[in-house]
Amino acid sequence: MNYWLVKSEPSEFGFAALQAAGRSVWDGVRNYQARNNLRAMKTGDRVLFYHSREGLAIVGLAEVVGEAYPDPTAATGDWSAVDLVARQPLPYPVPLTRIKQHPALQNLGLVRNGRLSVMPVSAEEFSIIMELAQQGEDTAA
DNA sequence: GCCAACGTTGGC
DNA sequence: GCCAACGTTGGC
Repeated sequence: MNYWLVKSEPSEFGFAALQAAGRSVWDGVRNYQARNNLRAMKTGDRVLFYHSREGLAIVGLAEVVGEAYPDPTAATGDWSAVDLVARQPLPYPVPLTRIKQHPALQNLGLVRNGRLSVMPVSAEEFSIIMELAQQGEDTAA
């Protein structure tokens, strides 16, 4: 199983919207690196759901359902979409500020390339984030 | 709302 | 094929 992180603006389509919508098409990605990450997703992969612009935190866990397929919203170009389903909100959101503080999370795309919208997460990074999500905010040294 | 960082585009 | 200009994203 692999782990990923996707970004979304809560005002556009937040984690609550994903929960409400059930199985949802993750489309509209127009960046090659992000697209290639979508294409590498497999059914059952875990997906951390990050709120950009507002919230600035990882707020939920989702799951990939089905392989990548051509993006229905792309009139031209070679773009891909996948389907996601919400699993559960994190017990506590993990804020970007905390991720930036954690020494073992400095290689996350979220830290290194703020503009990538779909990125891989290592198993170690994933478990650290899930641990942080048990603790709430401001317990970091 | 601003602006830095990044990716993409297009002129040469 | 290079690189400057432009548009977009997203943290602040």
